Amino acid sequence: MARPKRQDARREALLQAAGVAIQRRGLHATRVRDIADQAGVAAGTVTYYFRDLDELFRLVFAQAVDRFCTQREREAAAHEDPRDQLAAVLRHGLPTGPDDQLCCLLYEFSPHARHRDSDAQLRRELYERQLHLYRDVLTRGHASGRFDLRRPAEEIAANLVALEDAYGYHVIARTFMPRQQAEEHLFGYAALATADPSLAPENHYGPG
Amino acid sequence: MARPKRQDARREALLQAAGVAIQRRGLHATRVRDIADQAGVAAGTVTYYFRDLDELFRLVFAQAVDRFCTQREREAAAHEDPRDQLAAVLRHGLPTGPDDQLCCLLYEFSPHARHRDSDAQLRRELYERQLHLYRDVLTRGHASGRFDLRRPAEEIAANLVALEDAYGYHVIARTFMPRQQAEEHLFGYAALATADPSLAPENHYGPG
Amino acid sequence: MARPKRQDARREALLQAAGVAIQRRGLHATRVRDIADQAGVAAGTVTYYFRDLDELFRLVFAQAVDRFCTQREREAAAHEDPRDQLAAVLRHGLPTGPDDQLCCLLYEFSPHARHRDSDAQLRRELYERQLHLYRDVLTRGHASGRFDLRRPAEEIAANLVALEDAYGYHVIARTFMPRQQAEEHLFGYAALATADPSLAPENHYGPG
Amino acid sequence: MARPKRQDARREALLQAAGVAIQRRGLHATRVRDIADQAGVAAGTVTYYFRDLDELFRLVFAQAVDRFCTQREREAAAHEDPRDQLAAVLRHGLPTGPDDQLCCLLYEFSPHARHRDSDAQLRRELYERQLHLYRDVLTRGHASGRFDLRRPAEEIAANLVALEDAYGYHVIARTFMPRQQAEEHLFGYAALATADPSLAPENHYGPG
DNA sequence: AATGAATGAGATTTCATTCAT
DNA sequence: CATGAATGAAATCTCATTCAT
Repeated sequence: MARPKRQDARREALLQAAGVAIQRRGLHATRVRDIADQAGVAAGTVTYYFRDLDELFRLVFAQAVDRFCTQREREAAAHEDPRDQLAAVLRHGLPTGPDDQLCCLLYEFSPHARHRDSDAQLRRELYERQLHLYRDVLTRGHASGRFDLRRPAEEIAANLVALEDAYGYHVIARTFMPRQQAEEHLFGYAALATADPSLAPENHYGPG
Repeated sequence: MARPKRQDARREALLQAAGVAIQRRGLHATRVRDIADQAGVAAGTVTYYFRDLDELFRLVFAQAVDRFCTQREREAAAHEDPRDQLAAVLRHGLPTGPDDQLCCLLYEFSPHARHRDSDAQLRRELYERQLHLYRDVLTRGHASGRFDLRRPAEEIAANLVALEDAYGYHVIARTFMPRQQAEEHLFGYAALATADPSLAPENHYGPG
Repeated sequence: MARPKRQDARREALLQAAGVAIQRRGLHATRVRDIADQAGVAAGTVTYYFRDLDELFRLVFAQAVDRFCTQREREAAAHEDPRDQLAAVLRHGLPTGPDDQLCCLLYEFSPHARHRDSDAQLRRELYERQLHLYRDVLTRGHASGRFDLRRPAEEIAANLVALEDAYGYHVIARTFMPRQQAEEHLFGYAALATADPSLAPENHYGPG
Repeated sequence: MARPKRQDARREALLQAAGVAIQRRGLHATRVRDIADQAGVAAGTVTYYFRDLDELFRLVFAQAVDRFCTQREREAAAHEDPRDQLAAVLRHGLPTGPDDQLCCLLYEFSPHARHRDSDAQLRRELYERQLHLYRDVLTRGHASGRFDLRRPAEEIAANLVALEDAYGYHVIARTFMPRQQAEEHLFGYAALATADPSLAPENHYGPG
């Protein structure tokens, strides 16, 4: 163990504090000072542990990505029935509300992915792990006869991730869509694509 | 006319220059200097016209939102057949590629909407105008018998906007999804939701 | 004239101020703040003109080298008789006293020449221009029959420069040798090497 | 013995390490960290032993001065014949080359002698011990009839020290004079001043 | 005795903004 | 109207030093 436990704990605490600071102020407005205040240490301590602020941010992002994906993968694994799996994954993909820390973090980093390679890679990892999750559930559901996929599994998975991303943003951004409604829309698409009416009540719809 | 024309022209040019600068460097990294350089004027000139930099950014965002929505509304109006309308709107909602200036701008401002009221309002306007566009097309298509909506028009419209947003980001962010594929996914959903197979070839899909 | 006169004047003033500050505090202890104070401007102004402090220091050194050499070359040119020339050059090569600004500057930069290439080049230029000055005077004095060189002109010139350098340091460093004595030693060597007793009284010397 | 031996040994090691660090990076750029790294200890250990960094530097200088002078005095004492003594002292006064650690150290401290009293005193001690060395050799050589001093012993001694100082710098500073040439110039002067042609071949010299 | 985590003073650097021209 | 020299507030970064272990 090259680095003593105490130092690791402090690093962890700083990353945690940085996460909170970013969620509160926005990534672009978070200063060393904010992180230090949040962690209850001196500003110098932050630069002592992270010579480079960008590196710290990258780690915060990496951790958020991993935590988010792991969480969902675990959630999926907790169910046997593909339909239950799908429902669980759908529900846990959306932020709980405007204060969902993990999700807020992920959105803060999005525009950076256009400008920084390391962020682009992480963003891609986030995307592919989510895609993989959905594709697996759909494929297994189809194989077991539970789902009758009306479009390619790949497309449905991609669409579910996309809807999740977009609605997630709506839930988080103030003045937008409530989580409940976002969830209904997601399940609406899932029902349509898997031809499983138990995911959403099917009717014949007129205008509006 | 309180403000002479020449001054207005200069303001317009600065907004234009700011847009380019933001697209290139990212919103958070754009300095007065960058805008001035891009516009070919002195730094002092920028603050001379825009005492408040935040105001300038807000205007850039507002203009981008309006330009984007107007463009699409015009596009929709250019067609008679609801299906052509829908196809046209879908196609023009996605960025042409990673260099689509207008779309890049819109994404740069997204995380700010969580932190600044004026941005939140603009973001909401952007959302609602797009939503309205789709809902209209769908409703009229349904009324004319062209579409057989399998879910509420409101939901389908919201899902189309959401898919567009998410895929738009993928097209723009480097290392992500090519526009072509994003478009196919979008049409796939549209075909499913409107029960109009002409939008995408319908088959029975197995795993993968 | 790409750069307006006023800006050039300010740059010149800052270089001048930097010279004073360096002489007072020593090169290694001179901060941006000291230069700004000396010039009567804000600290930001110094970095506005000289983004890189090292660059400023290099210019100060370069200017000092050039000024010092030009001064001496002009002095030499003011005389006809080689002996008068030699005497003039010798006298102007030594600092007037511990406050001789130009000389203090040159000594401050000496140790840096071991560590920075640009300083090494300037130091070398300083050396070669002085060497050339002496060699010329000696050669012409010999040719005219005024001097009877007892050692190669090259060696005598090098030795005169070396003595000058070392004694110059003594004159400048506190608690060292008075200028008067340093001058006598220099002339003593010159008399010996040129066999011109008029440069220093020649006797037969016993111990002490 | 108030201070135990082990502690003394550690102090000694740190001074040694500091010397190396200063030679490598230059006095003004040497940080506590560099010394600690060089000595293979923690940074805290350096300040534990030397509460005051300036004090440490002073001791490094003092030690260098003493070591340099003692070395030369021992060298002089190793010979009987005044001419051999003079030759030995001359040879050992010049740095062996650009990496001569002791000499580099002495030069690093030179400009500080203008700004710090303690350094000025050490520099003066260095000067006077060298001066004394030469004066003794010259006086005894003259008394024994070996030398026929053509200038006062005091002046010759001072000039030899001065030449040594200046040429020493040239040898050390990159891009300057090779040691061999410096030595020839020094012997040239010694031969002239002591009228001892065995120190350097005497001829009649024309221009160049 | 020795460490090295943590600090905070002090320096530089960046940059929006002011203002005389 | 437009400039750009000059500013100074605000941020980061460096590093000697402290102190609990």
